[in-house]
Amino acid sequence: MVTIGDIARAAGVSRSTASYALSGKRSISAEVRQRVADAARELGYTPNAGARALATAETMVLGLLAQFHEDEFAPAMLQYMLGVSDTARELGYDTLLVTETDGARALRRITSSRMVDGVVLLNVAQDDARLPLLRSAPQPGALVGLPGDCSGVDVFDLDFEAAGRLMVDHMHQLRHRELILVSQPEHVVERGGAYVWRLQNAVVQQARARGIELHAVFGESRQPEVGRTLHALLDAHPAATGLLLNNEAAAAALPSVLHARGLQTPRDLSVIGRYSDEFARTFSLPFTSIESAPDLLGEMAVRQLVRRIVTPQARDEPHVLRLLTPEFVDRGSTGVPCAPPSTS
Amino acid sequence: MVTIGDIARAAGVSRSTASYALSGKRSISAEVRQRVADAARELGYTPNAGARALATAETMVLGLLAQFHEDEFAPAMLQYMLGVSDTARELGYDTLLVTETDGARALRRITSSRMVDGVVLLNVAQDDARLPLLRSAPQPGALVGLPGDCSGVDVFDLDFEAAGRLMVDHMHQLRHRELILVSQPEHVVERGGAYVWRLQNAVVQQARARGIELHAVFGESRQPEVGRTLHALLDAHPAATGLLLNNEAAAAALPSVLHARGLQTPRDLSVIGRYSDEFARTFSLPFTSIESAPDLLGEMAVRQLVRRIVTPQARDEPHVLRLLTPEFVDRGSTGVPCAPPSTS
DNA sequence: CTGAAAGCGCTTACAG
DNA sequence: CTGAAAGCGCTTACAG
Repeated sequence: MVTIGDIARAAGVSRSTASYALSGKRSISAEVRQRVADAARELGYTPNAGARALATAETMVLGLLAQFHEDEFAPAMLQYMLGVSDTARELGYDTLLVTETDGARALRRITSSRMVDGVVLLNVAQDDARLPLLRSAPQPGALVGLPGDCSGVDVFDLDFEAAGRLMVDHMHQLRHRELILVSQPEHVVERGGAYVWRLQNAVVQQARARGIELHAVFGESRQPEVGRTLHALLDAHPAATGLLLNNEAAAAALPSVLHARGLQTPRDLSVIGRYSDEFARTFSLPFTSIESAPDLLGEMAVRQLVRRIVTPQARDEPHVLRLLTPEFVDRGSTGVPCAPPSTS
Repeated sequence: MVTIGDIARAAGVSRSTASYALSGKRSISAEVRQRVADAARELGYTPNAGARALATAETMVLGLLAQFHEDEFAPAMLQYMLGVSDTARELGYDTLLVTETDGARALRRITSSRMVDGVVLLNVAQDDARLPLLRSAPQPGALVGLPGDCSGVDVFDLDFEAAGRLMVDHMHQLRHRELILVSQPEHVVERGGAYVWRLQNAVVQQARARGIELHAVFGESRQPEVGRTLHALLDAHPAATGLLLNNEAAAAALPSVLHARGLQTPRDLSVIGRYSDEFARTFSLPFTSIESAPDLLGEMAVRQLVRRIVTPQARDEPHVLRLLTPEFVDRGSTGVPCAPPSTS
């Protein structure tokens, strides 16, 4: 391989001069700089990443810890990953993707061996086993997902409580009196997926405050089970006029469920989901929704992480907890409910 | 950070002895080995990855080049990525995920800087701009996807031609006389997605050989467009008794299309898809299909890649071209077609 | 404006 | 069975 020594020899200068000429970290005569640049180009020089990492203690790599659980809807995960990866690259970083089941073990491996300059954790649980390790790691960390204890890390997530309230208030303004909420599977909650009950609790409270009757259930993450659950719910609560979905699989299943029952939104049923616009387009979901903004959350996490990495004073700044204000995407699936048949 | 020097000092041996004791690369007295192991454990020692990479010229990292095009169905991609990442980890490697648009540029960056020991290319095109670079890179490369020129790389893909023949022959044995084939979007073909026309050509030829009337079209990769296309096809060819799908988005859309038309498989229509079982479960697709085996293909690519990396003689072995024999997954959506209405 | 040298933290021939 | 030393390819104070 061609090293900086080869460049230096070809340009007739010392290795340090070659290095400085390439990095621009000290003033070099225009002529020498040109000779070095020419040599580097002709010989096709690229610095050895390992050597540079050893000398600078910077790898220019970020760790991305993703977790794939059986009871989650995998397609939704990809968008977070791309948000992280694309932003990292934009800022000059590469991304080390870690998908192993034992996230804590993986985190220790990549941080203690100094493979990465910082770490983004996806799919963070209420009491996440990776967090204590991350706090004691020498690299900074950013989370997408709100844990119970945010100390020592920067945290980014959708404000699921505001999202829940927004769903209920929107339905309330339209004069809905009875709603159904389908959350993620209960297993997700048990594993510590706090966003499930954060939204659910907010919906429950806000419904109570608004005098709305609410039927809240956990739905499956797979077809056809979640479709059956939707059918069962609509059977069980014929007077419900609105459906709230905090469950991607349920949202993906809903169009065929509605079709099977001959229902149209918003005429027969008002629907609000919670998923990304990208997700909506891929599955052609015609429902008004609250944007989950996976790409934006990934981007925010990376930008903050890189800030901590590159600016020394940022290392000691207080940690950030940023809950994204939910954005309403109106796709026309909500409206004033028809008067119930018994009244007409 | 704690270095091997710290371990050596704590154990009262030289750095080389500490290194050998840890690696086991030469015989060390049981007592010294124990002292070194204890010191490493107590001090929480992990070798610095950059330093090790510099000394050994091995990073224990594989590059994974994924490409996400607008006109492809992203959820299908994730499974290839996980197949690669999980197998890499099993073999002791981490995975550098590269998602940038300019794959050739990215490939040059990670190979010439020696960030990776080998590279897996996903979503390989007929005339892939990344291939010339990969061939001249110092690291070996493995592809998932068949390019026009396989020289210098190991190639793994589903045998799409055999898959096409299998689809037709299966329908032929059931006495179908008129079939519809929905492929991926034409843009994918134009971009060099060879698997699209490899399957399509095979279907066309085999249909001709079997005396079957065939209607072959390119379908969209998004809802609801692809659903409309399916409706239009079924309208246009009422005598067609079988539907072949080489298009994930079409497969995901089909259940609601069938439902809307009051059709049941296999009574009214026989269907064969081409997608993974994981995909089928996520979207609850009840169709007989040819398994696309993304996890297996990712795994095979990584195993071969690692073989080339670790065994010196393997570097010079002839390159592998492995086309996976398509596996038929019977979900009961094919049968003998009913006699056409006009005959009854 | 430039060069000689030290150092990053490992591994591994070379010597004993 | 063990140690002293060289070397991997960079960067960056230190000197001039």
